[in-house]
Parts: sequence; C-alpha cells; structure tokens
Amino acid sequence: MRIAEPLQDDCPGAVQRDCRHGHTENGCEDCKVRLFSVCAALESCELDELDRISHARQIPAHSTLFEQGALAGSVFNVTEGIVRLYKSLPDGRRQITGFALPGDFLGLALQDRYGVSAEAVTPVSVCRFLRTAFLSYVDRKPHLLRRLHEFAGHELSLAQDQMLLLGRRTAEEKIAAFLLNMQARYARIKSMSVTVPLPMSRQDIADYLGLTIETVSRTVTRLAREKVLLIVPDGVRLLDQERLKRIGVA
Amino acid sequence: MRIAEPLQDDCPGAVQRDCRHGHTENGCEDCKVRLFSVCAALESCELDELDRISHARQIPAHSTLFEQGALAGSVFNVTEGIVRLYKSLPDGRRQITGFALPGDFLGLALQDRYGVSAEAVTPVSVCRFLRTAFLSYVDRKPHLLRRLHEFAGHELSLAQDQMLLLGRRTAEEKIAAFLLNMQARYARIKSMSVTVPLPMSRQDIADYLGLTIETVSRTVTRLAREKVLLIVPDGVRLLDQERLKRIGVA
DNA sequence: CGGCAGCATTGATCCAGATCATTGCCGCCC
DNA sequence: GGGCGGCAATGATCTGGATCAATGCTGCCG
Repeated sequence: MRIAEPLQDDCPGAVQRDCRHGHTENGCEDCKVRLFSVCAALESCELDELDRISHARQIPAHSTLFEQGALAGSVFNVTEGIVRLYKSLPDGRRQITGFALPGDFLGLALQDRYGVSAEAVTPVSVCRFLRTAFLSYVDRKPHLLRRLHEFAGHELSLAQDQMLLLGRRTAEEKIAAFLLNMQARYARIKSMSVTVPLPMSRQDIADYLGLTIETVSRTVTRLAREKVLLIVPDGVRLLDQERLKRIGVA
Repeated sequence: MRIAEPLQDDCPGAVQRDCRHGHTENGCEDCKVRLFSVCAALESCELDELDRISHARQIPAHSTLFEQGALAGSVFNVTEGIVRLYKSLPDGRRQITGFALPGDFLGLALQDRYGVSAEAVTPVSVCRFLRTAFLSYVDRKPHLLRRLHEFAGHELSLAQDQMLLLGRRTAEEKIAAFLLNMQARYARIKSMSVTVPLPMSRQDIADYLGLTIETVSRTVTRLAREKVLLIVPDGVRLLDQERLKRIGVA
C-alpha cells in the first residue's frame, strides 16, 4: 500500500542537501531512488545506502506490481509514472484507495502481506527493495522507524479524509476535491501549474471517488461549461481555483 | 485516532500470561490498563510499567475526549464503554471513522495533532497517558515501536476496507458488514454471543456507513422481517449468520 | 484507406436511498 | 398522571446519481 503522501509545506526538513551525487530534496538525479516523500527523514549518506540496496525496474502500463493478499516481498519507490492502489469485490466492483505518484512508497507499512493491489496506470519506473533488506536497514535506524510511523499516521489521516469524502460528499464536491488534491500533489514534483494531468481513465477516477464514469464525465463537463475548468488533452486546467476550493475543501 | 483493532485469531502472542497481578491476555483486572489490542506486544513487566504512568479517568456519555486538530497531549486506552471517532464538515455533515471498544487505543499514531474528534457514546472509562511519557516509554522499547507500526498498518488496512464499503457497497451490504464486524469485535472482549449490543444511536450508525437514519432503520427492520436478525433491547440478535455473511462479506 | 476496439461524452430513463412528514414509544420531570 | 423531549419506525414523495443506450473520437492495424 502507499505510505506517505508527499508532504506540503509542513515538511520540516525540506531543504537543499548534498551528497556525493548532489542529492536535492527531491532525491538525486543520479540515484535510482527518489525519496521525495521521506525527504526529511534521511541524511544524504543514508540515501546512498538505501540506493545501494535498491534495484531499478520498469513496469509497462496496466500491468500489476502486486496483488492484495500476496506475500509482501518488496517495498517500492515510484520514480516515474502513476500507480493505482485498489481493493475489489468478487463481483468486480472496485475501490481505488489511492494513486501513487513519483516519490511515493508502496509497501512501507511493512506488513507481511499487501493490503491492496497495485497496477501501473502509465508506464512506471520503480525502485524495488527486498523487504528483508529494507527491514534490516530500518532496524539499524531507530529514528527512521519513528519517521515511518509518523508517515503511517499521516496516511491514515488521509484515508479518513477519503472516508468523509466517500460517505458524505456530493459528486461535484468529490470531483473538485480530487482535482485540487491532484494539483497540489503534482505541484510538489513538477513546477506549480494550473494544468492538472489526468493520465488515469474516467473509470479509475470513478472508482476512486465512488461514482460512475458517466457522473464523472457529466460533472467535469458541467464545471467546464461554468468556466471553472478547461478540458485540455490529457488533463484539465483549473481556471477558477477559488470557486473550486469553495466547492471542494473542508 | 484509534489504532489497533483487536486482532482476530491472527494474534500470535494471544496466550495466557501472568504478572504480579495475574494479567491475562486481556490485560489485568487489577490494572488500570486493558491492553487488549497490543496483547502480544508487551511482556507482563512492561504492562506494569505502562500501568504506572497511566491515569484512570471517567468520561460521561456524549462528552468529548478530544477534538480534531487539537494538540495531541494524551494517548488513551479505552477500558469501558464505547467511543466514536469522526470527522465533520462545516455544514454539519459527519463521517464516523470508527468506534473504539474496550481495549482499543486512541492517539497511538503519535502525531502531534489529533486527526479526528472523539466522543463518548456511553459513559466511558479510559486510562490516559501523557504523550510525552508514552513517547519516552516507546523510545526505550524499540521493538514496541515496530509493533505500533504494524498496528498502524493494520489500522490503515481497515480504513481501506471501509473505503470500499463506503464507495461501492449497498445499504444492505453495509448494515450486514457492520453487524458482523461488531459481533466479531465484541466476541473478543465478552464471551462469543449471537447478540450484538448496539449502544450507539441510529444516527451514529448512519454516519459510520454513509447512510441516513431512515435507511438504517428500514434495512434493519427488513432484515428482521426476513428472519435474518431479531431486534432486542439495546441491540440485535444475529439469527441467520450464514445469510448475513453472504450479504456482507467480501 | 476502411474497419474496429477502446475510450469519453451525451441523452433518456430508472431507482436506491434521501428527504419530508407523521406517529409511536419510552423515560423523565413537574 | 400528564406533558414533553429525544429517539426509532414507518409512510409518501423526491431526486442525485445509476443504468441503459447511442454517438463520437481517437489511434491502431491490415
């Protein structure tokens, strides 16, 4: 499962740092690992060590990283592309519990089985750690475990926000909250932009928000008709962010 | 927030254990703490130490333990009664994210602010730890932190199940899953019984399942009419558990 | 180039569950 | 006892979003 939403401005250690490669707060261009989400947790020497035990790997679009209930052999760090995490019912109904963006970790809960399934939405690059290696690494860094636990708490808090969204918000509110959230997350990895890429299908968005494709489509179209957004190839441009926030936030 | 659903049969250390008080797997009758949910995490001597830094406290029904966003000064262990944990929207819509039963911990994520609000449903007994004391205790037990992190992972998994329920299940499925879940949890603290106490109001159940009171009421009534359950004072008796499982499980 | 498969959009209709309204059932206090 | 306030149950009606059904828009492949 995904742990650790990239932190917003509340990331205390998000400062420029160096290592032999010249790591920045976003990880290091030369390393396989992109430690965006735990940027503040690691010293640069630790990043090097973590890098040493990782294996870069490419996953084509729509293929599976791991399945719910399978033995959790690996921890992943997404370096490129988007991954969907989901649970499903025997009759095919599906709930996407989250999308993992570059910098996010999968399997950080370190449970012995994966709690959700993970599939590449786009072609994805990850770097993979053997769970055993990662565990023994963590065991040697007690304060890192503290940090991981904090992340788990943050992740749990996001899950609870999503429960509120799924249980009590209208279709329009769900869409608005989703777009603002994606914008904020992309802002952390690309430069801030009013354009929000949406590489996932309408079905994915629907399964994330507890709606149908038709409702997603209609709601987005209506918001575009009302000049709140503009539909562009591969995404959406947020025209009236104030209005969106009024709809979607708190 | 609540951490640590009482584990089911997958709780590896759930064996009879003794201490100077004669602790059992459910904690100890003489101690203030009821360490039900982390039963396997602690040696009995540790239970004693934890007990020493705790303060028992009574909370009347419907009063607040803590509010979402407030500084998380304490960690609580529920020893008696039921607590509801929830998030709410400014317009009053509310999502209950969980019910804490005796043995459950609140605030175990050890974040510096509470992620949800907590209110006593019934009169409640808790034992309270100062977060600082609890933290320094945890710092001295590295394997305990591991255990806490595992619990956080389990909690996250439950939250994801709840997302699937809120986003993709019908009213009837929600009710069935809720009743079976409550039964399983009560079975851990009382003797296994077909009768499930429901001390919380219909509004609470509705806000937990993303429904209205009327839908909860009608669905329960219908299941009773179909002889799947029997409505008894303060709860419900599960008559046809097979049928309920067919409706409510996976 | 045409055909076709896989989306997204759009329209027409339906229905599960929400909303509104009433009634009944306690428990409590005067 | 009688009045009242806070549920829960139930009935009548409404509606947001689901379902069913075309239609269009790519991009790909022969």
